Amino acid sequence: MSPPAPLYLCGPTASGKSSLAVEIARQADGEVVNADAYQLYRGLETLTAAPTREQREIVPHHLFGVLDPDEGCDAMRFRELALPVIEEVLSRGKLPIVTGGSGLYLKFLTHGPSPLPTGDPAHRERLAALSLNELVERLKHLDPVEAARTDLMNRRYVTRAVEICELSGERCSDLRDRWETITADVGNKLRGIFIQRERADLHQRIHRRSAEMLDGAIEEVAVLGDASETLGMAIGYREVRELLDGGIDRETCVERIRTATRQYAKRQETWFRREAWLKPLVWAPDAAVPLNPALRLAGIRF
RNA sequence: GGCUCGAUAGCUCAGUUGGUAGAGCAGCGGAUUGAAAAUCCGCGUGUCGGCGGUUCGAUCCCGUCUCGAGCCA
Repeated sequence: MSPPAPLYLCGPTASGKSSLAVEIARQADGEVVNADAYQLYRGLETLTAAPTREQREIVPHHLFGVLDPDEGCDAMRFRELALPVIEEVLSRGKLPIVTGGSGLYLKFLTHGPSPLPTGDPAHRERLAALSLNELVERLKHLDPVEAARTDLMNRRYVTRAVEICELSGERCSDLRDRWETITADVGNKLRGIFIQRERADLHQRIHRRSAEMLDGAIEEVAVLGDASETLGMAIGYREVRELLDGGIDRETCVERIRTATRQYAKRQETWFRREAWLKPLVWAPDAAVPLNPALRLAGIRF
């Protein structure tokens, strides 16, 4: 018997999340729910290293390939997609195994959204015309408290804070403080594990996987129509596009994908390390799927 | 075989009129609640090819050797 709450399974890209998720699901009467920003998209299974057809036949998989390439997405939309799916799986007495590496998306799911306005493209376009300095000055004027704790070198964050003030008519800092208070002890009720691999091991896996996926990824990108702004930022998509446009050769393409993937994996590790409620699961190089340690960490009897 | 140029961080290179050196990329660390596979911040990791010489002091000048590129034979 498993507690009636989802199990979160996180880890950097190429750490082996998908195969571990399948094994856990098989043992614990569970179903896999995607928490990966780019595996939500249809038609990019290879590029995004989505679970294989074989894996999906073993246990049910949800939220893979549910978005069209030209659809946009954000953390809130993901939350709204995932919540009913998780509820539905639980209602059938199954264990949802929420698997993915998108830290912000997962955080929206586990900690809920703060009451902030959704980004408005037209408004963002107006803000994009301003210099960073002008944005910073505007934020300092609208909300000095938020300005003092925002990374003022990060244009994205400054833009977002200004946007929140202007769209809501309230102070960004007030809205965010409210959420911080509400979610302070949410982590205590969650259970999740994150896969830890030695850096060199992870790099080797990324190296190998990048080469293996290239042909399939090229095919996927070639038949793809217009990509949404969200999808256009996917690692691999940009590089393969450039390859198809003749800007770079194959070797350069793979190398760039490898580099970008390594850097992404490092950012993921930083994110998950900070999430104190996640229990680390060490997966040694060349070791088999660590099913029993994972079940133990998850508190599942076996 | 002769001549010329080059050899400096993991890679590509800059530099020191002689006082043991710094950029980009890679790498490492961090931030991160509606763009997040995004965005941003911090950190130089080095027998300055080897061995001799000149000098108070050589990565820099001189000699020699090794390796690489080119030119002439």
